[in-house]
Amino acid sequence: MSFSGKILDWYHINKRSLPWRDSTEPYKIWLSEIILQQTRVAQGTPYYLRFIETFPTVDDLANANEEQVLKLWQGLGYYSRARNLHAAAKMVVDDHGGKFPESYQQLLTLKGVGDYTASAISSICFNEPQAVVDGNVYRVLARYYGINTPINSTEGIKYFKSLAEKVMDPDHIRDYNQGIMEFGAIQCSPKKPLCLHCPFSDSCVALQKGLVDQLPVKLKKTKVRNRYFNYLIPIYKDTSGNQFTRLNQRIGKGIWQNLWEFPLLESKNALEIDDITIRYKEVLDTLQSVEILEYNENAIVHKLSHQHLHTRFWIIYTDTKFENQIPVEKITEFPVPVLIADFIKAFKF
DNA sequence: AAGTCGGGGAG
DNA sequence: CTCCCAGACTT
Repeated sequence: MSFSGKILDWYHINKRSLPWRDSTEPYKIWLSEIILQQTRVAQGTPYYLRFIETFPTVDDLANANEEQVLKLWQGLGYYSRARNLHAAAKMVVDDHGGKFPESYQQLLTLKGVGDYTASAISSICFNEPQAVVDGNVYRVLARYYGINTPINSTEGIKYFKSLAEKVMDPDHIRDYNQGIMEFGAIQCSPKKPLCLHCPFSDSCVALQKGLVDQLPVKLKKTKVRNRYFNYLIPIYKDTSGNQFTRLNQRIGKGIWQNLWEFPLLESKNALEIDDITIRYKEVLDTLQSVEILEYNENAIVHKLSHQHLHTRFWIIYTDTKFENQIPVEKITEFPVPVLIADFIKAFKF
């Protein structure tokens, strides 16, 4: 049997039941694909369900404000996906009359939709014969055909895309595409793949040559940068006992764009309380400090793909009002990074 | 072509 | 600890 035939047979027996699986609505497929970019099904599924419940149609999503979208996205990471999701929803409503474009080429014009996602939507929703190439497909093809070209090299990207197109089943593209990805996720997994009872065990090059654990080949990752974050949490209590603090929105480039955080004093090296006492005015210039408390003695190391954030939180009590103060009970309404959300949860204002 | 962008779970 | 996840975008 052909490669694609075995994939299809395997898929029909082993496919998981997923919330978006039985749908061909472009909105649902698109939403699921954006959420699942670089994200495991288990992590993304609850977000998908909340998005569908909150925004049942692309029109609802387009009419939301970015703040709502980011809040719902909070904790998923890669927040440009959420901003692009919102922008693309507006494009569908404003430029396409609320109806998703129905071709690979047209789908590519949507923000946040690249080669993989356009292939996935066009094939799953419209049966357009476009081969998907995601992390699963790279792994399955590299192993089965014994290819050691690095999957993240320019040559590898081109090679695997053309190979995927060569071996796909254009007449059953909807199930074939989902099948090869499902196969990679369940059977041909990155570690400890289930080669013992695999439908390809008699023809898999990697298995026959003992190269399963060496494929696919990937160029080395970039190194990590260390940064030192000091979050200053101003707290003012008025005569009625109401507490106020402050959040700033991150702007410009870099991590956590458009998310909110406490006033941040970043430094070249770790700071101590004496440094904070002097330098807090760099980010809270008008604040009259009464008392500064060290929240965590040992820095919390928040790890991102390219950065390690050595973070300390400093509580700054004041007896006067300050600029942009917000009631502490409102802070949960703002979209914040997990690092900040964890602090808020633990601190209990 | 290389860098950037999150967070979490598996091993 | 390392690796990688239904990748896209910028420089």
